[in-house]
Amino acid sequence: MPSRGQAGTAARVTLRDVAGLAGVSMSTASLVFSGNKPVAEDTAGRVRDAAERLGYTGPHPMASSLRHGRSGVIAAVVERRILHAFRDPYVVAVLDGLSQVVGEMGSGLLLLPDATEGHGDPGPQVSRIVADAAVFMLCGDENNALAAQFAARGVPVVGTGAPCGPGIVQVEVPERDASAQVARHLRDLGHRTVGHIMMPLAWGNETGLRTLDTVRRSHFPDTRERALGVRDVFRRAALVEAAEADFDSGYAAANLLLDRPDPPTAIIAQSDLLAAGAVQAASDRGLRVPEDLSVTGFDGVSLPWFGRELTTIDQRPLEKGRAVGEVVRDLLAGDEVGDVSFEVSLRVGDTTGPAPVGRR
Amino acid sequence: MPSRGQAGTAARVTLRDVAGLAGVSMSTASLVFSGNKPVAEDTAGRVRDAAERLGYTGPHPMASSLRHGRSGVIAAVVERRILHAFRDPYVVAVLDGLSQVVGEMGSGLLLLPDATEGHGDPGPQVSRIVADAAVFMLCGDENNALAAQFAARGVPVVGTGAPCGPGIVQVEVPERDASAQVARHLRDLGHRTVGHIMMPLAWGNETGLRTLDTVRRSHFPDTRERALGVRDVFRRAALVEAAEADFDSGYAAANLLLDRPDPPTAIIAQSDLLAAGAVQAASDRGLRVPEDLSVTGFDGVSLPWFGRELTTIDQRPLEKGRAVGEVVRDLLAGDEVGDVSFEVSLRVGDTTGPAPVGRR
DNA sequence: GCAGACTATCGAATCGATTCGATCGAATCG
DNA sequence: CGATTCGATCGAATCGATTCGATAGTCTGC
Repeated sequence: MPSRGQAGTAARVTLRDVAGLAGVSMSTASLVFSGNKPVAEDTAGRVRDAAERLGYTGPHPMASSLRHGRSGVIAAVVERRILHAFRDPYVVAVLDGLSQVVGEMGSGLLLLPDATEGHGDPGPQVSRIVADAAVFMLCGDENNALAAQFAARGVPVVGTGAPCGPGIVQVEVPERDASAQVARHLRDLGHRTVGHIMMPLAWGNETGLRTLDTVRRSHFPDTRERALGVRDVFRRAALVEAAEADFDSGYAAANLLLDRPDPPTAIIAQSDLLAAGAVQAASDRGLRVPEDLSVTGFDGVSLPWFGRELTTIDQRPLEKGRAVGEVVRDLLAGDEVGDVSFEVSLRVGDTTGPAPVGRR
Repeated sequence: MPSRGQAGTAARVTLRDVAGLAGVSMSTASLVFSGNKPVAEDTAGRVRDAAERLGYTGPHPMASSLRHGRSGVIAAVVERRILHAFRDPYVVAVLDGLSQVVGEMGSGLLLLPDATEGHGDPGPQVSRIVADAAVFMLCGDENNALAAQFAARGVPVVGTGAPCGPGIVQVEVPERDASAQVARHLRDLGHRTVGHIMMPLAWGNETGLRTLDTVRRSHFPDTRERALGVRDVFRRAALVEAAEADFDSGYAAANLLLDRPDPPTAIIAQSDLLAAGAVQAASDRGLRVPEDLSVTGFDGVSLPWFGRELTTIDQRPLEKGRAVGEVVRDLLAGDEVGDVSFEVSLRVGDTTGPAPVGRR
């Protein structure tokens, strides 16, 4: 290990210095570090010695990146404050899977909270962001200015349903089908009056009751499709939009539904966290789950503090993240990549049961 | 917005092309985009027109970075899999605060899961990672190969207690004092037999009982200092190391403590998540909190699903993250920056109460 | 002993943008 | 009117490394 006495901005040691001290050309020195072509062992030794003596720690990443045209940075755009987005274990699991593949590629994941939440001018600094590819992994708006900027720069963009646009490769889940599948499960259990807790239809909305028309006009494709999936089965489900896909919003939304004159016997929530909040709301009202109220989620994440086994759609978020990563990898390898469809499945837990007698 | 018909690897449009079409030199064209010196309005217009016509989206970030010596990337090293680390709301909150400041700097946050968990060879690809600074925000090992690499490269490194080393600037919390403060709170409530759930003493350990000697030998300064803080007040607290700082480990650790022949009347957990797990364990055994068992945490995070107000040390994680970010900002501005000490305080909630009568 | 096949190494061009100092024309001043 | 200043623009060097094609030098085989 090279001794480093002083910190600060000592003049940077470059390949030129190393080559000079070793008495070889820069090209040769470069080959020693990249290993792209064989170098005679004693020459290589001299170069390495020189490097060590000078405290050269290897090629300067930026210079290297410029030459290679690859920075080793994959941008992951988070269309919310990290504090909110990462509260959801689904997001964290997807990110984990993605980071695995990105790590295997020898790249890093650049977290890019999109302060504008997808609208407005992302600001000039965005175009200064170094990235080989950009990934959108939240269920956000179908239009996103940041995505458009990346695409215009020729940076490959991958999404999971949103944003969409020409040149954006998707890893897609059959949202509508999956959602309908949950609904059918409840219908088969005899439920006829259901409430539906949707994810945000737009950023910044309050938690509250909605009409189907509002849903149809939403620019959040995932939310919209899942809502339509429920509607395919239950024509008249009461709709509540959650302000955030989190526990508190699920709690509040469930209370709105249960306060209705004709309270539901089942609540379909479009995220596990929302569902957990709904279960809590029921429990606080003295309703037993699933005897008095069935609750379903969507995602299939593990919530260790939630003592139940949620009936949910298992999205295998970790694998989904990996799938996204693999698309990125293939795109950067120059392969022709089309949209990928990602399989999900219903997992029945202990939060759903037959509709209460007399209410079916 | 420039029309982009075809995707793919069309030859990149560079400043040279734009300058050529506009009939100016590259230097002038560059000035138009950087705004570093005034350019005559009609010249600037011609350049912007040319850029639009060619679909030039602004200076190439990598080239720009090379020239400026700044990449706009701040590396945040996570010494665990993201899936585990981000399960802890404390980590997420710190990250959120950090990302705010980093965002204000116009930079991005590069997530770097350290697969080696701080030991072993981080691999050659690490030295290819572009970053202006590196941040360690978890309570990890005091020695970290990755941190050493960054430091050797002259990249400023900032930590929160760990890793430490020459040239690593710290944002430090008085861990030992804070921990002792919690312990004194319990002693003042009459508790004499306490159990102590510690965070990991090393990566990969099982949850289990430990001796003080083992603790003293740990290379995780935060865990160690907090443990010593408890010991300053309770000489004979039973010690359990949690495998992870998460709910399940807290649950398991609490059970180990409560299974002892002389079960504690209070449990000190070194993270809120661990504490929440401990409360659950108590509750599953029919113990009331705080009447039968007091439980304390550390961090001061919000756990919406946890219906209690935990007695804890409020670390203001968001502000802590911001503080770390500000150190990074100042370092990159060239300021002389020393270690920062970060204030925390005891927050008494409803999970602690007087020791049960007859057991004090 | 020499053509031919290889190796190891080198020089120069390149990746794309930024910036310092120089130049040139026009405007200002006495 | 000549000297001076100012503003706009340009040329060339630079950031640091990589790579292609060329050049010595080495070894084989006949």
